[in-house]
Amino acid sequence: MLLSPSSVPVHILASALHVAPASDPPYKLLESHPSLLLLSKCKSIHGFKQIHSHIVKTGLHNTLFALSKLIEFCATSPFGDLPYALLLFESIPEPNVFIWNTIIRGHSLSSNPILAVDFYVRMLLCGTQQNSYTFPFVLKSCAKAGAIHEGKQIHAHVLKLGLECDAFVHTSLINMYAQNGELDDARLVFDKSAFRDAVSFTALITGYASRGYMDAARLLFDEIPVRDVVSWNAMIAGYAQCFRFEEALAFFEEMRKMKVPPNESTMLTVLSACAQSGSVELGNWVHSWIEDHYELGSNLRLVNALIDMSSKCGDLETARRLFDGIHQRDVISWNVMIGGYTHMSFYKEALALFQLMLGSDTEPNDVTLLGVLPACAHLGVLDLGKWIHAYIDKNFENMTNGSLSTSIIDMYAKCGNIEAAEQVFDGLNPKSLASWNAMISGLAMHGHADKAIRLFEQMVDAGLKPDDITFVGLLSACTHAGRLELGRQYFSSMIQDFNISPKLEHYGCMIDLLGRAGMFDEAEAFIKNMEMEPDGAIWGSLLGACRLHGRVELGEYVAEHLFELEPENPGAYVLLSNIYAGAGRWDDVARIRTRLKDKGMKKVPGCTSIEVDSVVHEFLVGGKLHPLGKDIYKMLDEIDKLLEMAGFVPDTSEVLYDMDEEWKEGALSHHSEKLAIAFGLISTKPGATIRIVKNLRVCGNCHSATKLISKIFNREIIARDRNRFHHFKNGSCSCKDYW
DNA sequence: TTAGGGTTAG
Repeated sequence: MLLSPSSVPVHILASALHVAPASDPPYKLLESHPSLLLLSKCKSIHGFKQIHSHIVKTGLHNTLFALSKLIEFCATSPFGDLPYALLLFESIPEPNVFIWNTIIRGHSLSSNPILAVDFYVRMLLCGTQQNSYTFPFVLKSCAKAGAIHEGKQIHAHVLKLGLECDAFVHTSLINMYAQNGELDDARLVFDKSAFRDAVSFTALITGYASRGYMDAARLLFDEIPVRDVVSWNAMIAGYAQCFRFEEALAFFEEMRKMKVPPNESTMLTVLSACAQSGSVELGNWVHSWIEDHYELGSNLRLVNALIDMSSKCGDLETARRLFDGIHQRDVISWNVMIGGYTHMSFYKEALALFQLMLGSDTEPNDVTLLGVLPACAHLGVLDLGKWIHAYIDKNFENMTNGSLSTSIIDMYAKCGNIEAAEQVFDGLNPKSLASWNAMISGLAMHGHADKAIRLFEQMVDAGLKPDDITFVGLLSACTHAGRLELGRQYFSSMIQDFNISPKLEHYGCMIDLLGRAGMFDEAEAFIKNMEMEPDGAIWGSLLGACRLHGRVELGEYVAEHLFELEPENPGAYVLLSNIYAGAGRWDDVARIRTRLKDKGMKKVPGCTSIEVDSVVHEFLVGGKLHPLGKDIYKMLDEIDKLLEMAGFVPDTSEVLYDMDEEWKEGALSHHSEKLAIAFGLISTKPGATIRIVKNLRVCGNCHSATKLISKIFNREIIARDRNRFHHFKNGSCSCKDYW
């Protein structure tokens, strides 16, 4: 074969021409150069700089090979620095294909992968021929950037060069299409090729799985000639992604039966599936398996996944023990622990841990706040919520995380500041479906039915498609405002116009509406026509309606359903005994009381919290533990006196047990919300709004009293009970006494 | 002559 001039190594030519070599000394000398060996083990930018300066001192940087290695480190190492790689790159007059590939690869790993395509084009314009390495890098960039149009053009280049048979290029093409939902194109590439290994199968499987086509994925999986652990992992992850956790975990079992050794990814995927599905037993088994097979102290990812799994499966102690045992926590360690507390409704613990995090050297990120904001919302701690909102505005300026804004809206609404929620919502552009839903539900719980309905109409006008959650908000707006007709209208519109089948929550709203309107026959018909079994909430709202309308017999019937459905819930017993008490049937009250006692259940004690100067104070019914107890009770006496002077007569019919009138009144005056209000009155400035959060529904007596208190003391009192908000102002309540 | 494809904790 004749040698063409271009195939003769440049340094040989150079020596033949007796000029200084324009290119590198022999590869073997360079490859084993101590500085470059050091570079391959380098784990920090500091170490890189030392090696770099040594390379410059020895003159090695004049070789293209050493420059390639320096660029490679900067562009692709996790300890690298892409801008610096580009600086080095631009200093090279004629980069070779390896260097071009490395720069493209660097961008494919960066947060702005589309730039890789720019360099790919530049490379072609410079006359550098792509090779089989170029395509996996640039196609990965297209896949990540969603640049299907560019990807298709590059696909044409692949065909032109005849590289579609290269296993790496082949899989990269499939992956590029599959990751962007172009399943037909992915399939076409896959089917056309004779070279199908487990990797290309898995790329396609992942594409199908990500769009929910698990059955297609399964067919492909069964066809893989030699399955490897990643194929199994992809199937497990696919089922988990489609919320088909049982099948995901069954696949894991199958994999074990087939004696396929799981790897770390398998464990991470399975732990995540256990966490999401709350599979305690399997989770524990995986935990001990991991303890046996891994050195946990050196694998933060696994520990974090274990914390997540343990906490979501309800074992917060194990989760916390693991968390406390970590030497160097990363942001995910904090996030899973905080999120775990929130997930299990341990809101105070979530906030306490968040405070600890703020004092640590780990900065919270958006996921942290997504764990913390719901905790603020549930506890109704407005001051902390506001602080977090300001923190987000300050630190996440360029981040338009839709779910964060939705969480902020939800937090403000649940903390009683509906105006702030509206302000955040109005400032959102674009507005996600979730944010519309949060705003509609927020307005609903504050009793602003008209506003909620207007918003719903705006949303439909804007071309958004409401979902089932939108209608829960809308129907609950009707519920809280007693708008029966409107509720009926939206209920049927949901089914007919929007093709959404009603869920338990929608039925719950309707039955609540009908029950409170006293339309028991229609409510019962509604229950009979449901496609699913009614749950405790539905029977519960009907029972509440029975109490409201004094329907003793129906109440007894409904309560039996509840006793059966939720034997551990004392609420039904309390409601039924209230119905008896309302009818003066004290023997029956006593009977229910005994039944409750025999079952070892206690009425959930009323508890009200109030945040003053960012400190949360909690009051239990009749509680006397607060350090300012004396002052609070002094204030209570004054409140009672003023109420009496204003002509207030306590309604004692709602007290659970048959006691003499004076005792009853005493118990009423010590209801937790009254204690909290008294504390609010003595510990905040005159005229300041008082915000309280109660764990149960406010009783009729406290409701009437609070209305008067708002007038006597000239205070706006915003109260959240178990069900909704009451804005007390100048002697009346926003709920118009309908709740 | 250096490198490359699929899964993977919040």
